[in-house]
Amino acid sequence: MLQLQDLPDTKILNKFAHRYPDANIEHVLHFLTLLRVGSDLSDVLDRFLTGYGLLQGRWWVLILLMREQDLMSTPSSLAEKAGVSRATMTGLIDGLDKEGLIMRVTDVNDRRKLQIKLTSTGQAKLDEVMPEYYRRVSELMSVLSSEQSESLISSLTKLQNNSDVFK
Amino acid sequence: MLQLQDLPDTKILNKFAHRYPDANIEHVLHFLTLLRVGSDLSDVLDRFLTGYGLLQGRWWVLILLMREQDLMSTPSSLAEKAGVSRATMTGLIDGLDKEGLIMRVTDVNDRRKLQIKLTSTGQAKLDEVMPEYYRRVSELMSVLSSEQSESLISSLTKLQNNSDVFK
DNA sequence: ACTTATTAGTTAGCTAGCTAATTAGTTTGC
DNA sequence: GCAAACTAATTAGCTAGCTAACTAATAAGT
Repeated sequence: MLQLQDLPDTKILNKFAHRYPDANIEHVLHFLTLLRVGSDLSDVLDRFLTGYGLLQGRWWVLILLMREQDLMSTPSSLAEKAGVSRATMTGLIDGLDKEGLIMRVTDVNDRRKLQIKLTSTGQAKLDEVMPEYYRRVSELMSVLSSEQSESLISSLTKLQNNSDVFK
Repeated sequence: MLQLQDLPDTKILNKFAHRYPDANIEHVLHFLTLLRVGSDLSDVLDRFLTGYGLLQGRWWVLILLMREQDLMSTPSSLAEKAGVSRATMTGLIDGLDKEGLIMRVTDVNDRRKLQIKLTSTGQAKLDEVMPEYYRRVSELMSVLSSEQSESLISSLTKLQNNSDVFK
């Protein structure tokens, strides 16, 4: 996602407000701030994961596999849980496969299916990343009091539930 | 950005908490919620823009150009303001050029430089999109009271300022 | 003035997302 | 029991981001 570095100043907002009189400047600034903080945090997470040779997409796949009792799942199921298309999941699995973090196992009962299994290398990678990830998330979030956090989540949820105004 | 559809449930969190005892479950859930709402809203905006043949990257470029007095700027300056690499900006400009929404004009004083100019077609495209965009942003944000908005922005700013814990 | 450093833009090759089309295997319905 | 419908995964080709390397032009230093 693109992050607009240069949020508009008053002069610019006035130019736009003149041409587009229905604009609610406050609302727009708040909206842009939310998009930007989300994208900044996502970038920061990506940079953190890059230090371990991972990126968000591949990392989520490893986590989803670790959630499973037998450390296995199918590409379709992973795609659905991760919220990406099956085509994208094929690509993520390709990358993880090349690095030996997962393996493809063909399903004996239904030969259309694959089982994707977390390898011990993959588990070791998670064991390396996760403690540090949790430590940093805690440190990040601890600038908010629990009241502030609750209020933040409540506002975010309201916005998310209202997001179909854009459809 | 990938959006994890399947936020972890208690059973899963316990499995992870057992293996990684330092995890602060609350903090992680809040962090993931923030990432996900940001990415959802970004997607919703993309889908809206797709209806006009645009996407966020290209749309921001048009807006940045419209901000300029003479509707012109250089690729480097646009890249910096948009927060993308110059290579990415080259790609965005290629796309906009093909559709006639901007034009490349070589600088007579410094022949390394280009000026990118919003065409009248580009301005017309913005005039088509912006009023509806502003209307929908207002509608989206109006679910929050002004106190809630202020609190949201304040919390987001705190998190953003604290995001270097990840570096 | 001429070498060196800097700046501007592009290109190449990578990741990661998408849709649409394809291939292969399984189910269903008559 | 075979054709049609469906499901699973992949492939192809697109957008949009990145870094690194390259070309060309200008600026700076001696």
